[in-house]
Amino acid sequence: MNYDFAALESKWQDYWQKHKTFRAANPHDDGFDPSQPKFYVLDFFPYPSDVGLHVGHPLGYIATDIVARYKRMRGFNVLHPMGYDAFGLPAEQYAVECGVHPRITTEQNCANMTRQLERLGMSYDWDRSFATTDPDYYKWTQWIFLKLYNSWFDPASNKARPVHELVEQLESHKFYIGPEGELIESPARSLDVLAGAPIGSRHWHELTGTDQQLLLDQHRLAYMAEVPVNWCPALGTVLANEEVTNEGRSERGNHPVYQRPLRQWMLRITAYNDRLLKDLELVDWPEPIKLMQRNWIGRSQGAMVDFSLANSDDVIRVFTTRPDTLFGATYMVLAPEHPLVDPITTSEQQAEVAEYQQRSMERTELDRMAEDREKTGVFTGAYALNPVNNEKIPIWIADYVLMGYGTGAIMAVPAHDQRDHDFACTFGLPILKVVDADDVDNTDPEAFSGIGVGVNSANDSVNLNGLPTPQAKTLIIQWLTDHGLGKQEVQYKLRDWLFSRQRYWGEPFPILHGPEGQIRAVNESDLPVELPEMEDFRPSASDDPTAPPQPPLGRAPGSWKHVEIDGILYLRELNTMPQWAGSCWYYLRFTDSSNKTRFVGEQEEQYWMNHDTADGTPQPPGVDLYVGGAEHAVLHLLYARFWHKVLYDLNHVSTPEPFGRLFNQGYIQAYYYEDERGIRVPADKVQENNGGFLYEGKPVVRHFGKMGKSLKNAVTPDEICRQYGCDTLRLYEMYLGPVDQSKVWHTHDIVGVHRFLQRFWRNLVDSDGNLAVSDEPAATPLRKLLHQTIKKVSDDMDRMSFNTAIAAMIELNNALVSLTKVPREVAEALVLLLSPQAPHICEELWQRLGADSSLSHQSWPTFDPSLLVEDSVEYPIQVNGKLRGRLTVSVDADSSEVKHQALHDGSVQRAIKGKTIRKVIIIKGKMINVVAN
RNA sequence: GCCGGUGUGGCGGAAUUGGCAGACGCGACGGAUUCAAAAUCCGUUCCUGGCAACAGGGUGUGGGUUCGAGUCCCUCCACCGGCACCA
Repeated sequence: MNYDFAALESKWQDYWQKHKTFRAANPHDDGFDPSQPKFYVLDFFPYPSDVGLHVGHPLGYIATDIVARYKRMRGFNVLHPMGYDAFGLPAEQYAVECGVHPRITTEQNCANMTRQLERLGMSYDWDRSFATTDPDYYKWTQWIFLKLYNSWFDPASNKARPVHELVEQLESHKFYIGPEGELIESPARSLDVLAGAPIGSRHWHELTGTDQQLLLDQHRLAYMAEVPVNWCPALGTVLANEEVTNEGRSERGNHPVYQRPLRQWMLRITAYNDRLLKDLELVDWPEPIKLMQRNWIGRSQGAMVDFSLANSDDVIRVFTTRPDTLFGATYMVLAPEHPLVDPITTSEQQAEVAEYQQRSMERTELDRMAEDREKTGVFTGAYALNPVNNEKIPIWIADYVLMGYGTGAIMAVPAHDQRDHDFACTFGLPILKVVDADDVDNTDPEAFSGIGVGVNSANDSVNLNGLPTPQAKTLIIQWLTDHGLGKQEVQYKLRDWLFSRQRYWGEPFPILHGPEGQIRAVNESDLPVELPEMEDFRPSASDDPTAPPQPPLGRAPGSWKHVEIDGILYLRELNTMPQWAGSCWYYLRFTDSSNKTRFVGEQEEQYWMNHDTADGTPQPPGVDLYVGGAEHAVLHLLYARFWHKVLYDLNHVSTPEPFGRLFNQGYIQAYYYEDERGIRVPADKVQENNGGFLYEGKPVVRHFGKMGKSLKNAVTPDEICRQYGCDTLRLYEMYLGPVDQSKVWHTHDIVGVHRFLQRFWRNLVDSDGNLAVSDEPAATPLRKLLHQTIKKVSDDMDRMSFNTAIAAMIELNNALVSLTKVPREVAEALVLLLSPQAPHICEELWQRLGADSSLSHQSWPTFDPSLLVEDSVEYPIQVNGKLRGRLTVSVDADSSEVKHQALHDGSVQRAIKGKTIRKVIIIKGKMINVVAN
């Protein structure tokens, strides 16, 4: 009887569904076993696209499914859920083009993806599934937004607290309010040496009602601000940097794009800078990902320095990490958007400056940061005074200085910063060396940015000459502080999170705007704010660059847009939230996805997110294994950590971090082909011909890239499942290579693992369909091989090295081919070992071996260590590092005996002939190396 | 440009801690079975020279550390991911 994968795969998928084999019981549920440890294994939240899955998508899902099945057999309560991140642009764009409501498209796509995942035999607890677009879910996304809106970050306790607590503190005069709305804890602290004493500080009760509201808004974690965006009036929308071409036009339609400020919702993620940085120590993540997050947060220590202007009372504040080079600052540069540019520009320079500002508005930020670009800039006509020597230095504007980082102004030290150096060379500005390095050629025409010893750096009261850079920094900062010219400061690269989108298909903000600009949060009891039914989702296009943006929700019915409360007519917020919002907390909802009264039940959240550290070993908090691509290394993972910390501060979750262990899967890539016109042709129709490639008889060129629709090289899991079965597909994807590496898909190679399953089946089932298994014990060599394999596979499963586990099982299976009947002890163990990876065939064989229930909760096989011990060992013998011979000796032979025998080996003798033996290195159990010359 | 990663036979990969480079699979080649084919089974397969024993070379490039380097350090090259409104 043949291995009929189609029949038995659907049989077991039905069985699992009917018996709810993979249901995960919550603490208060029937069938919950408190004696077992928990394991929460989760995939990155997928977006269900309209073309469905290709074989690249399930790579990570198969890996987590194998882990889930393995952990169940290891006696864990396993939570392994799946759901959909279903808001987003494609469905909305499809609606604009084809008039189908995004909800309909989205539901179809979700259903299709569920079907595809079920066909792959995934052991999800489907009862917990949901989509971010479900009002039951986004109700709580909105609720979390309200928590952000109604919180402030208390620097004293370094955590978020409800805004009403700030009001209480202000009412009890705990804080003074500085001139810029800053909170000042005690009067003594207000003697800020930097800006001069801020005498303008006031108490809460001295503010008007409106000013009180403004003050609170200024400290909320969700706030509104004007931020520059890529505005494309012709498309009526804001564009991502990637949607803007180098020429500053829209990728779609080639329309002009303008940088313009837009008032939008922001989230104050920067309040969490140092906690996001520090708590990376709590989690078990790949070191490169942690490094990328650290670099993204970008903590740098340096100094704020104030430069006064030659002809006005204003000061330009700069941040520098190299205050020790202050004597070498020969000019200053402001970002073109800097607020001081207009007031200081002299009348002669006005036209040129305005023209430059206009031009830089048309550049993308990425383009501006590119270091190899030709430096451009314009002199403002104004001068500043270098605080260390009162020299008049010119002030320029240039687009390589960004408003969004630091203070939007720099002191330029062309001798020691490459970009400043390039700029100074381009415009003939003076270059003054102030740091000397012993090991660097002094004639080097480039900037020296390393550390060294100060030179040319002294005035009447401070002298950095001869001082190594670190000491020079400390000394100059002290001097600046003493003279009220600057102070030590820590700066971060991380910016606040722009949270508004001018889109329809996203979560509406639970926010109302009053006629006087007042902001009012929707009551929690009125959530969710559901998306209104609409027919036209198009943004309003315009030829006028200054026309105000009109988000799609501007077309919503008046009954939705307007809300009257207490006689005041409010307008709903018309922007929606970004797709990130829904994926920021879904892992929490999975622990209790049907909860109607809370975003998640306390007990459920604590059970699945916290580790029982009863055995004393500290475990990272949160999800036990989180698997997805490295492309989310920074943004998603940082945003989710931020939300989680806010919820933690407000006592809604019990762990400081959401994801304990992170694992990055690689991508599946595939060949794609282009004809002579550069048009991509369907990869599955291309034929190989003498090292060349033909499509419809014409030669095509082979390229290589990430699998997908656009390259016409996608292979769907459906067609592979039909042809070989999903056990084969699962096995092949894992056998391709390490899960965390990218690899190339070759449909052709699938036969290898398919043959393995065929052979496995034939080893246990004869051609008449009878079990070919004997109850005789296995011969010793086979039993040894079995126990070696159990050890190898167990170790490999623990470190997610599935490809090598499969290789080991293939070897064991190959050893069974010559037997007429396979010993039961071998058959049963191999079925269990393979079952996480190829569950259907193993369930079927397990049943045929006599079981009356699923093997999903069977115990994982164990090995007998005594069977792994060998009594002899084969040593390779090297002479000067080259392999020359082999020696087999008993395991407990002593070194002098091994050495004696090794030196008398024939080929070793030949290799050392005429040489003197200098040393013989014997690594017990490993190898022998004879050093001779 | 900046940040992060990867590079091993014809191909995917293995080598877990610095210790026999190429496990396992694909492909290719030879054989068995078959009227024939598919399927299956057995064998060979890093490169060069040699009938062979064997010798020499070999983990992107160039250098270094070491008795010993795919593995550690430095240099360069190529490719992949991210750069905040794709998510």
